[in-house]
Amino acid sequence: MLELSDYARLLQNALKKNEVVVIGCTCSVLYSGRAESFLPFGERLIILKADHTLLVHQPTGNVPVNYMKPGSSHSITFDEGKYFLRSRNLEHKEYMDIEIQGVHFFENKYLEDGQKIALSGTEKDMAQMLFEQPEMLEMGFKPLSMEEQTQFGFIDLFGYDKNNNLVVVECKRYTADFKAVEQLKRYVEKIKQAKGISFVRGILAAPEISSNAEALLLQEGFSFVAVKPPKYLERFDAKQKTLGGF
Amino acid sequence: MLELSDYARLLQNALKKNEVVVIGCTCSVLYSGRAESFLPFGERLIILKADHTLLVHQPTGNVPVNYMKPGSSHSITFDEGKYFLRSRNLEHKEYMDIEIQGVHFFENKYLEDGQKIALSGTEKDMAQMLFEQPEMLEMGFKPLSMEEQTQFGFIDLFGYDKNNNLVVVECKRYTADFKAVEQLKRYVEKIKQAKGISFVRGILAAPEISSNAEALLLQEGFSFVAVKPPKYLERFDAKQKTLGGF
DNA sequence: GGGGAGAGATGCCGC
DNA sequence: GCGGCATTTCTCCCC
Repeated sequence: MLELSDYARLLQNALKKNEVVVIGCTCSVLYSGRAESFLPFGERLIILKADHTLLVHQPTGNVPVNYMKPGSSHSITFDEGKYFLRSRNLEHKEYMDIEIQGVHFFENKYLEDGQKIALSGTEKDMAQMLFEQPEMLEMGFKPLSMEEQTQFGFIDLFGYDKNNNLVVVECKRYTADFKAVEQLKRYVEKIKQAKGISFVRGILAAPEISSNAEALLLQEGFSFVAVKPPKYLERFDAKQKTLGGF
Repeated sequence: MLELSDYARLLQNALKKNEVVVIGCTCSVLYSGRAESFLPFGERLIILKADHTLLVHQPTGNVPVNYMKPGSSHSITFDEGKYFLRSRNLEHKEYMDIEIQGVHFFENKYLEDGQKIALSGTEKDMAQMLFEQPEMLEMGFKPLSMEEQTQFGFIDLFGYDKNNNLVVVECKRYTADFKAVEQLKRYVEKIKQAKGISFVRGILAAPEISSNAEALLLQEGFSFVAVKPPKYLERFDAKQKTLGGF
């Protein structure tokens, strides 16, 4: 069984080599920065990453209970009979003191990973789908631009309807709420003002819409179109059975 | 050196006992659920928690590159010469297939932690501070309610000014943007309508305000008050030097 | 670096 | 369960 002082040395060497370190230990965590927090002693997972990110995870839950951003400086100190893992981020004025009482396990290794995740089914994918298949929105819709930083702001989809009215489309990948309607309204108002037109249509494209949002939508004279974000793998799976078997 | 089949057995036992498992390994990750993603092979950290949360962390970055929510079901399968850690969440219709090529380290332990984090410096703390010290907002302000689900909506702080005008206060712990102004406007409009009053004041309390937000604020006839979220530990430290030394 | 907006957002509270 | 909203939100993109 290693002593705390041995782990302190292991940790310092690992940090120098930009290794990823995982520590299962009993600790308390004091944080001060954008906010402040204290977490009394308990058994947790501490993760130190190659970019000097620090994460503290409790045995349950999705989200780290405490963390320090990339680029922080970590150090081990022994002070009045207690071991501390101290982390600081001067840029963000954030500080953390972790008091470590006992180490249950300790792993360190340099991890090599240059890969980036490929994600589909985002709001952008929705806009792209409607740009390429405008009949999904409504018959006769003629798209002009997509996901563009126009002079009127960042508009998901922009075009003309079959009667040559300007149309602003706001896409949401989840149930649209009244904030989505406010966003749509903001864009429509901007375009009316900038182009000097009195009538611009607004369409909210989302899988669903909340009742409050729908009330506000109708009040503003906008309309809702039910559209789901595209899922390419799901279609692929229907043929290939890659993620099947559940 | 253990074989992949040994780790598969270790993992299955650990999962049964609701232990926390940390695996350093080379893997690829396929996800399908609310969206879809694929992450090619690389060296990563896989964390399995007691509540059946699954996290995949790359060697850099704050955020897990992939994850499964608490309550997922994990299983190890051997298929056509390949090892898979499969996770499914029927409730959320989410699926993940992790193909594991090599294990660099493996730890499992039951972690005991019933503690909850104590956090201060939130928006709620700001509202509480202004409720208790109304002169920080403006002289003569008389608070009525705080962080309450009123019949007009959820309003941070609500009261009368020295001239007995109704005042709605929206607190932001960060630089206030135009969305904060829109939120304030929404509350003021609601109260005007519900009470049948033509004049209700709106105050935005935040450390700073963006120029766009300030323009909209003045246009609406509202006002800004510079207030920082309270930091109790910082004051404590000034005397006690707990988090000092940086 | 600030502003604006999405996120597989998450998490909390209230109805 | 949905709705509304804060978050030590984080992240990306564009100006």
